[in-house]
Amino acid sequence: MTNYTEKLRNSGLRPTKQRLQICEVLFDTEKTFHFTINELEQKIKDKTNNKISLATVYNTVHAFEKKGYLKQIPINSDQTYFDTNVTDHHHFYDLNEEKLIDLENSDVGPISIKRKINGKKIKSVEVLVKLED
Amino acid sequence: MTNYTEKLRNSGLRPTKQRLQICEVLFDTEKTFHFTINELEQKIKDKTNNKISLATVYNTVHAFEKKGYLKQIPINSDQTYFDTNVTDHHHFYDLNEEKLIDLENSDVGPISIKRKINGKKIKSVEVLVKLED
DNA sequence: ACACTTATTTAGAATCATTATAAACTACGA
DNA sequence: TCGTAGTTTATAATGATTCTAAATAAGTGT
Repeated sequence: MTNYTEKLRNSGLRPTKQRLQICEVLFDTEKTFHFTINELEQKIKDKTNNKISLATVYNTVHAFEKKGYLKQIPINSDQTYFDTNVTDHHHFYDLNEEKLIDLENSDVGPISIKRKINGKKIKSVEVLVKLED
Repeated sequence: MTNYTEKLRNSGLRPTKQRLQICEVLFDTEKTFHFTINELEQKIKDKTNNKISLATVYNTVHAFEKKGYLKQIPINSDQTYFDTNVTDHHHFYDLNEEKLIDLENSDVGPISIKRKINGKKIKSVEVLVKLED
């Protein structure tokens, strides 16, 4: 159980009850994980017996994303997927089961990007490997 | 001006007026391009002075995708992006301008995926390089 | 060309994720 | 404790996408 109050305050976010609870659900875990907003809402209900408004869940997730505590996973789905693993890493996407699987950085060889765009710098390089049966 | 009638028939799709017009807009071009459904609808209006129902545009795009004439670009956006370039290739995504830019295969070094999932085979490997100012 | 079956198109309704609204509430510094 | 700015909330609004069911067009056999 980490103390998230400081972490939030340091990023200019007030440590409200709701945000602290969401922090626990998101970050008090051994492993990082992927989720949609709806899955997160369910997890919160399960873990805290405490309903947080859907609007707040959206607000908080977006605030955390902006601060770099979460990131969106670029994938075509009707729902947006987020990842608590904010390090640069890659994914398998199982097309048949519609499931995302993290790849370790050591699972993918180095990637060299040879082209440059003037005035732009590379923020991230992510690989999506689609799998089928 | 290619003849798309055969192409459609060969894939089990009836060559209707609407589908042929959409083919012209999508494939009668020097270069491949990216589009959303709304952009495509606009392009059709501009090029053919002929309104095609939005439902038909959706149906057709999905049919073409299933047949492999189009593919979705995995990116987090409120609208789905499609690409007329169906070869395996990579993208820059300019975060500031929210614009996609194709990368040539020669712009990216070879990518080795070292991990395997039992019973699954790799369908595609795509890199998304996010750019910022 | 005709009749018949099946695919396709269409407008409009329905769905569903996400965002906006605006009123009530809360954190926090003075 | 007060005041203010930030948050939460229920609910409404938005907007992309899908569904529906009726009208139309294409393909097939005669």
